[in-house]
Amino acid sequence: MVSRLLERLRKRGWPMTAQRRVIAEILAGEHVHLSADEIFRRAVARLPEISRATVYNTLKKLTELGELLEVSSDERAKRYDPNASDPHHHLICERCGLLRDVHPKGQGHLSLPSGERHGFDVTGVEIMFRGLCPSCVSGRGSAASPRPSAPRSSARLRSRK
Amino acid sequence: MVSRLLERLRKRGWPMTAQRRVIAEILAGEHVHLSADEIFRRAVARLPEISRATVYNTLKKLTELGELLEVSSDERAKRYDPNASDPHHHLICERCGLLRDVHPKGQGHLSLPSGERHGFDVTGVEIMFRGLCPSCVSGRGSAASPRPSAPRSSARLRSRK
DNA sequence: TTGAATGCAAAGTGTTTGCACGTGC
DNA sequence: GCACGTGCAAACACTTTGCATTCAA
Repeated sequence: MVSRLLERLRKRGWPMTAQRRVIAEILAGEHVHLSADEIFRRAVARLPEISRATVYNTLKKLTELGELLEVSSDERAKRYDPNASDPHHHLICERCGLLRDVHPKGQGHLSLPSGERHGFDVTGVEIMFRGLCPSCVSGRGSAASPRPSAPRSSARLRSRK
Repeated sequence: MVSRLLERLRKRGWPMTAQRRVIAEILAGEHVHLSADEIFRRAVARLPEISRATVYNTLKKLTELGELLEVSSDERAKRYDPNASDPHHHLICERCGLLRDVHPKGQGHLSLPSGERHGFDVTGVEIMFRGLCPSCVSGRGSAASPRPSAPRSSARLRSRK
């Protein structure tokens, strides 16, 4: 399975370099939500001369081009979602930080009643479901978690009183 | 209008100090979404000896106590929402960063279909509506914006293709 | 050839920590 | 009195920037 991202970029005529190709390949696939630093570390493994600045520059440009989505996880670092062409939402594990894409059917048109818009021009909506992933529910701790230790304790908001 | 937060803390028997009182007073009210640093700056104006560490410590403890909600805005810094006892969602201006609470009626029970839960135990949901605030829509720029300059360009996700 | 991309290192933000001192209960 | 809160400064984690060099088109 080769990166669709890479193909799209090529089609757009985006100037390609070895560094950009490596980054695009790392970002291939679904449920990929890496931080800039994780992307940097993987990129170095394939292309030792690559620098952090290039990774950050590239991620910023890809985000501006609309090829990547920035997801603010519970950690300090943003994560990057290559699945930008397909509208979806996220499900995060509050213990180990595992992030998954979700496509809730039926509420694709979730919108804010005009009486609640406070005069805003509303153009989008992001939904983050919170909970515990299967590994963390079963107490087995972070079995396959992206980060070894991550005892989160962030804001929680229930949908009913 | 005096801080409900302060009263709640007193009732809980939370050890009160001059620093904590100042912070609680700064966090009084609705649609208050300040960053730690903004809270620090306001606190210094009232109590010059207060330190950043105390502000961060206090905010962390209030969050753990469930009195504050951390909201990850588009800026790097988290914002703190004192309206934790009342479930609600947020509306953010992508240009100036203005953040408002919203209480969408009718979707209070928004939940993830079990087929989409990927084995997670889902305990909460956060919704962030994105758009432009009245000032930014009308081109008048950041008329009463919390931050003088803030040309955001973050992830956008439309609810329909 | 040439404007854009890169590497490097330094500077910025935002947040946390270690430790000595001070204070509410 | 003593556990806990505080101030200070240094450490940290993440990201951005300035500038000389290199490279894709």
